[in-house]
Amino acid sequence: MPVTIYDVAKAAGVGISTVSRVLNDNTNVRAETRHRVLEAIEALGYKPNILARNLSRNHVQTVGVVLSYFTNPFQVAVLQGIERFSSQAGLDLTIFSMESLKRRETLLENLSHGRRCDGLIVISFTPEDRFLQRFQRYHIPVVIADFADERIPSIYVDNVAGGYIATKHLLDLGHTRIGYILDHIEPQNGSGGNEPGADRQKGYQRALTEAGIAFDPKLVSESGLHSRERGAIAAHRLLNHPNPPSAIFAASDMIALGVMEYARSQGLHIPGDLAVVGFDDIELASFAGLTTVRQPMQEMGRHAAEIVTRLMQGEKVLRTSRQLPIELVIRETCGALTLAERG
Amino acid sequence: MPVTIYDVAKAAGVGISTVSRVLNDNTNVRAETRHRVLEAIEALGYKPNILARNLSRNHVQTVGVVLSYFTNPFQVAVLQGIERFSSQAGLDLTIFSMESLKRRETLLENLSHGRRCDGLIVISFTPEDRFLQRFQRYHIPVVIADFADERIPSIYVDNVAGGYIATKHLLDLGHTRIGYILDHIEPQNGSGGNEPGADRQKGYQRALTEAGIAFDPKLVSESGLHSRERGAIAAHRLLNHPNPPSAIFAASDMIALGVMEYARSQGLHIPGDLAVVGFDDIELASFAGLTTVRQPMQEMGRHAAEIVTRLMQGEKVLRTSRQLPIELVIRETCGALTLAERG
DNA sequence: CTGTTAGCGCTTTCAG
DNA sequence: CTGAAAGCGCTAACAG
Repeated sequence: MPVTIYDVAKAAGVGISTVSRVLNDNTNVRAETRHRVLEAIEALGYKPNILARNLSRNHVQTVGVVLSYFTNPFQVAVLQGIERFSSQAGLDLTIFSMESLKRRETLLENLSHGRRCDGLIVISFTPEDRFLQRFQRYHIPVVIADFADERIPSIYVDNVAGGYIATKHLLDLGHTRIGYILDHIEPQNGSGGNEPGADRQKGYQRALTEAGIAFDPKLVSESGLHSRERGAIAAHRLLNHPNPPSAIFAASDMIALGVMEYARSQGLHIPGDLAVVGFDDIELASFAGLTTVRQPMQEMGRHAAEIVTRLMQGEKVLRTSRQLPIELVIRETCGALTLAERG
Repeated sequence: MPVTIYDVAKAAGVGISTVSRVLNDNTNVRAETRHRVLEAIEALGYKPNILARNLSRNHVQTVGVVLSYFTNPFQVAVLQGIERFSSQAGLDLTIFSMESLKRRETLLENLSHGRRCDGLIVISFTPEDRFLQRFQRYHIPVVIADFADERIPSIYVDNVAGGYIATKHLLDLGHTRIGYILDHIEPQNGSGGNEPGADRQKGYQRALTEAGIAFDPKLVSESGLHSRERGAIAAHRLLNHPNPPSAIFAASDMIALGVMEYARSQGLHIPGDLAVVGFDDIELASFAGLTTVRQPMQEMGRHAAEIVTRLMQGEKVLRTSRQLPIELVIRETCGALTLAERG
């Protein structure tokens, strides 16, 4: 029923390979002939069958994205950046979300086998070695966003610096007891210690040390997830400490928002009783007046998409990894005045 | 290089169709034979080539989702619901975002031709007739989420009722001048008047009428988009009215958030000087303490995904459309007291 | 129950 | 510059 390349060839009085040529290379075909073919295509309303083309070319014109948590606004923002780029590049975008670690296993397992996408972008974690090897074997380039991994192309920010400027800001305001909440300290796989949360903690500790303040492990808490709920729970732990912090630096805005909610529920005034700084600068942050360390999330996605795309096309990319700039965005949650000024 | 069905057949000493059978139907093959085939598959590490299978079966095992605005948290929530269902169903999910109307045209155009997905879910708008026809011709089922369209399967809520209860709530609190902000009145295509925003307005007007309050067109404003920024602009218009409203009902939480921001920037206290109610109950709503009309967003996505999936499998679904329940969620933005009680 | 054979629709040598 | 023909790897009649 549907019109095929044969129909076009017949209508144009040429062979199918000629039709194929005008459809693709567009080289080595006489102008007059091409014209006839084009007309036939138009007349018949011919559209090439993508499935056949895919089989023949052994690709799918698709980039896959694996999100660790779909519910995380940060990841959605990165996804948006990816979407914008890939749609412009004429690539389809398929998304894989893996809430659990088990699911991650099976997902990566499947992905690395049946060519469901020509390239993959992984957000906020790094795949185990065996998967990486498999992707390589199948020539499926993988790039990571929001995670620095020397083994493969990654787009990331300097998280140590981020943790540093956030903490420094609090320090400059006069705070000396500063809490830190991160998602998790232990890497979720054996890949090494480049977890953003852990790096931000390094920056946090460095700033503390520089200020001559001893690092107090009791002041850092794990939330487990980048969620308001978990952030609130972690805040609860920190704030019920006998000598509670006067400021909290959270590894993500979502956690920070949870901190704010918890603090307020306890009658604490922000920034009067507690200063808060987050990380990411998701959309809610500005609504909440949250001081935070901005990451260029969309840019991160865009870059990642650009890199995989070029890699997919077999291009030899020179600088595959990239570090993007961050910036402290000062809003209300730290107060306009220093602690001393606030009295 | 990669191992094919032929290799397996040879290794197992059977024909390729037998291998194909154990891979698929799994019927009509002797246990002993199947066992041999399975062993060969295992031994060779054989994985069926999806592209070949797709071409042969003429499908792609993929459901597509077209979002009108990726930046809209409501749509992302629906998308999450879809993702959860389709991943469980073993279907890939590809997303298409169309920020502009032009892009919508070309997107739908392409989608309806080359089989890039076996089924489509459209969020928050309805495709023009000519596209619908084309999808039908190509046997690609389409279902709509967040939009009631009698022509095709749709998952939606009773927006008139939603507008009604929101307004009624405000009325019960003693407000008599209630503003309404919606995205846009005019449908963006010629499909008819089922735009959620317009329906919510009907409910709004009905509640007003019931309360014996004359509808004042000056009290409704269009924001154009479901964004905080646009919501703030619309609020500006309403609030600078000579006889400004004491309450505003917004067609979405994002708009409502913008209203809150604008009001506060003008020194207005919420709910003291202005009551606000939104629509959707996105995650930010609870953080902001926003009273709103909750829509089951994830459920909406789940249902839509379930329907397309069944339709894709050729199942004759009886009740393809569905209306989901809504619910007024009362939080702080309207105040715990009535207007009179607040004095 | 199982093997043979003919496609699915396009790309791509390889001759001409 | 152009056509014939050989796949790409799998599914699905159709004979046995």
